[in-house]
Amino acid sequence: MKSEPNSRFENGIDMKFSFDDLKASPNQTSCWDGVRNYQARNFIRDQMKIGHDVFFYHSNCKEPGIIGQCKVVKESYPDHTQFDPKDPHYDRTSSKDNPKWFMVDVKYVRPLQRFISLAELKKAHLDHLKNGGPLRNLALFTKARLSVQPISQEEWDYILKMESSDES
DNA sequence: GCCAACGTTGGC
DNA sequence: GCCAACGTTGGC
Repeated sequence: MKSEPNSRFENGIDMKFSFDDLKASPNQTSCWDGVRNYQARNFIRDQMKIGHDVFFYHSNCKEPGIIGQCKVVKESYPDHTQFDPKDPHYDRTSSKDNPKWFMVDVKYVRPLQRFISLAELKKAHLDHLKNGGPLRNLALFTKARLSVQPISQEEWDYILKMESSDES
């Protein structure tokens, strides 16, 4: 899941939500509101289950990359911000009877032992495209603009291995 | 701040 | 249902 660690204002509301912000949330848990893309919505609504592991990715910042790990603690329910006219993610075409947008709750787990930058992931991705390897289809590159992306067990395991080795 | 990539909208 | 115009994402 991608989130912006730096302040950026939309309709006077700060879009910042860093990994530290998640840690500082009540019970180290937060809802993941504001997703307004159908593909991402479908992952949230249909795929994300309690206990699923999630990488927390910092985007739109000086050094983008994976900063830590969190997990799903509450499954899909309607995103309240779609009903709030003052919210930047208000959607007047959605109704409470038939909500369009959903969210899950995620809970902080741990920071990675080291930051895994986009550059490093890209390097591995390009290598795996050429020579074969688990990151050849990583959604971060094949579905780059999605803010919520699926990850396979194989991809997950490989990235965890990167965490405990030196950057190459 | 630029802009490529890509998703959405709406006229036809 | 096509597709041009427009909007958004997010790396650089």
